[in-house]
Amino acid sequence: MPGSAAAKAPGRRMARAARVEQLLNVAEVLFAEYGYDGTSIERIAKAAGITRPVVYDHFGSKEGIYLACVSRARERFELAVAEGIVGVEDLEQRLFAGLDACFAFIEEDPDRWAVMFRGVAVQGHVADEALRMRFATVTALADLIHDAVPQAPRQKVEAFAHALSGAGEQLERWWRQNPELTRREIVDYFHSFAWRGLSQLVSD
Amino acid sequence: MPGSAAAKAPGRRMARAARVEQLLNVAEVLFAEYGYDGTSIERIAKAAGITRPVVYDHFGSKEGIYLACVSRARERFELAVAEGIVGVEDLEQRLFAGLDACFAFIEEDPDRWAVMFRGVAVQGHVADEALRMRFATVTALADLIHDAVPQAPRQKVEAFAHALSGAGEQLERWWRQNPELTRREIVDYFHSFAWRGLSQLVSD
Amino acid sequence: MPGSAAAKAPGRRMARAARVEQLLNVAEVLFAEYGYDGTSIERIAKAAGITRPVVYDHFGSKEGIYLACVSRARERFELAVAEGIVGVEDLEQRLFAGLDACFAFIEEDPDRWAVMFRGVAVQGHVADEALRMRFATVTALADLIHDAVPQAPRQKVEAFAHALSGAGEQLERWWRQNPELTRREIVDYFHSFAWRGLSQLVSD
Amino acid sequence: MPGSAAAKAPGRRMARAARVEQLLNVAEVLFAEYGYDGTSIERIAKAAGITRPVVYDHFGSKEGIYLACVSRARERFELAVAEGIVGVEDLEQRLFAGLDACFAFIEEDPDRWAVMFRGVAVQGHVADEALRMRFATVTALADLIHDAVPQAPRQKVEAFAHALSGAGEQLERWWRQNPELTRREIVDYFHSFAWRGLSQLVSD
DNA sequence: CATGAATGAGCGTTCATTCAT
DNA sequence: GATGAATGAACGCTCATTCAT
Repeated sequence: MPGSAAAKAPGRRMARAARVEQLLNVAEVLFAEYGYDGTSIERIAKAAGITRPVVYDHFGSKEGIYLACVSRARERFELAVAEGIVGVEDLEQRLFAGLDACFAFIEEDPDRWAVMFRGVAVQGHVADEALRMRFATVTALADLIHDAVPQAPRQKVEAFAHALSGAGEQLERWWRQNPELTRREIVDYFHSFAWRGLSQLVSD
Repeated sequence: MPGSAAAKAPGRRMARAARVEQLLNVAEVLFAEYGYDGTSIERIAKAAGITRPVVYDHFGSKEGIYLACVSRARERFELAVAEGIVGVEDLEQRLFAGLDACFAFIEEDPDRWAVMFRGVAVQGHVADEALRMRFATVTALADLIHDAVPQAPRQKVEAFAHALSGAGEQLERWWRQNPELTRREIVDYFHSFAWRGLSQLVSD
Repeated sequence: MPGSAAAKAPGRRMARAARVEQLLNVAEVLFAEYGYDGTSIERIAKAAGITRPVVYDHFGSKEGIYLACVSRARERFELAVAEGIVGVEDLEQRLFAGLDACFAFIEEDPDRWAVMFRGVAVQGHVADEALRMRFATVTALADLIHDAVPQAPRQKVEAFAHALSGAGEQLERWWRQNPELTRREIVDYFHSFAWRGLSQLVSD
Repeated sequence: MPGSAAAKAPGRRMARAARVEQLLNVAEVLFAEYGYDGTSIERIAKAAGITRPVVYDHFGSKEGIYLACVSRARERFELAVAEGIVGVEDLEQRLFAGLDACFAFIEEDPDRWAVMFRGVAVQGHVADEALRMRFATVTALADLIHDAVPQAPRQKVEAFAHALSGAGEQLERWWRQNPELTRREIVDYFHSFAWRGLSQLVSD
């Protein structure tokens, strides 16, 4: 009787939506760990307990499943941050809550975070699309800032949003290299670094 | 009539040192454009107007030439920034000078900048080494900050250095996407964002 | 009109077991003729009318298909000799029957014989494994002798078994160089040479 | 001051004959250890402390130096055996002396012995030539036997010579796998196995 | 007598992708 | 909805060999 193993459990004949979700989960881990080029369709299929053509049937191509991973990861990330800051009115508190939500996301789902950035190393079409998605996230962040300080020049707000995003990406790498640090410490440092700069937008 | 293209020109029988330099120049461009996995030795060789074994004779392996590229790029970058801030005593001015030197480097040598970051996202040994180099640069930056504000806690200084580095990386991407911006504008935004945060280290 | 050659015939979409058998047949001939290093996977694939990845799909590596060839050849050889001596009780007759079975095997399947020895002379892991298999065959031969003369010292029996094996290997080469000799003649010479030495084990 | 290192001592500018001898010594070791295909000209050159073209200048090709190694090894081997049996008149003693000389040679110069057999695994021209040399040695052995028992049929004598040669080759392998055995033991086993068979030639 | 630079060819291996079943 | 079989294209790397110096 097939379909009794642990990780590859579901085995044969899953509902389409469930299969998609399972494949994304599996692929996310692999892409995060080995990067785009370092992950083969075969490996994804094997980890999911199925064969390669199934992946093609659901995502069309390697680019397809990769970008689907990134896209889903970004959606969930944006959602998590949005939820983290809801109801917090004070600006400084709001920044802190946002950063904390961000690093809570990293803590809970490091692969999901990694997959949002690991693909920038690739060439051509995939990289372009991944970058586009990243810029969309940054734009959403800029919108949030803009709502708080509507009088600040839009371009400056965008620049600040990008600076924030990049700082976060690199601080996560630093954290991974120094896992003894607590999330609170990282977020404190980050907030400490960023708040003063952002706060000046109020007086613009 | 052969030997009409730019990089290909030198053709046959170059002195060893010159060949090394030429190959690094050629590889730098390709690695920057297509990433580690997206660049084949064959392509590097063709772009240099020679055959594959020559590359292996000079760098031993693909890893070899890649890491040599990254290493050289980092050396030159660190040198450029060091030269940019020499003699500037005032802290705020010093930050501005450093950021300006950084984006002047980007402006002059975009590929050399890109090659410093494109490989961090690959898998395994190469990525580890590339990341190590990046962290070394950041540590050098932390040392600079530490010299200016010796009383600030070292870990906080390191966190800020990483935040700065990441912000710079992402602002460069933003600039590439918005080339109509002048270097001055970018540096102003960056300085504006970062100075307030950094300046607080003085009072720690 | 494709599919006219013998081995190439089956062409596309064979059942897995059949493909394995076909590839072993094809590879056996090539390894026998050109040795391990002199036989490329490409050549095996071409001779089988398929492409390289198929070979890898079935045997994993060049080592894999090579050792599979040697292993299969040894199995069939040991079986042939065992069948040749079954029921023959008299010792001298038994030796003759064994040698005859051996050279009948050579006569029918020269490549299968050759592949058992061609690789022993290569380097490293493959050679070690091939040598191990050869020693296993010789040990089986020593067991046969031991059964006949249980009182003879085991080490001497092993030495004699190795001597027999080596003599056979070289006599086959001599035969190949002098094909006008009949199998009967070769076996007579061999038996004549070996029987006296072996017979002394009885009086040990 | 160059040319002071140990193994690669001679360094630059050696007399032609000395260079040839040095290269053969170096190549012999490598061919014995790694086989024909496993030994590159580069490796030979490096081990000799010179560059590849020097090898070509002295031997013309890889085949050239390889066959020169085998040829020299066979010459020295035949000489050693001839010296070992000189003056020994009794047939059985003569066989023993010959076998002992053979295994003394193996003991003193295992690489020189190995290089005489390792090349049989290669393809085409080189293998043919190496086999031709081996057959020449065996023919010389047959001549020795023929001198002792002139009335025995020539073909039978040749068959016995080949059987002896093969047995020796395999017993050496067995010895290498069981180095705790003394040369005396091996030679005793070998003599014990072979003498009875050979002795019958007297009565032919 | 010897080196330094370079080439052309080939090999083992992997991978994204397709199609008949 | 899923598998089994197969392909075409590339890639990293090594090697025997040559020639100008």
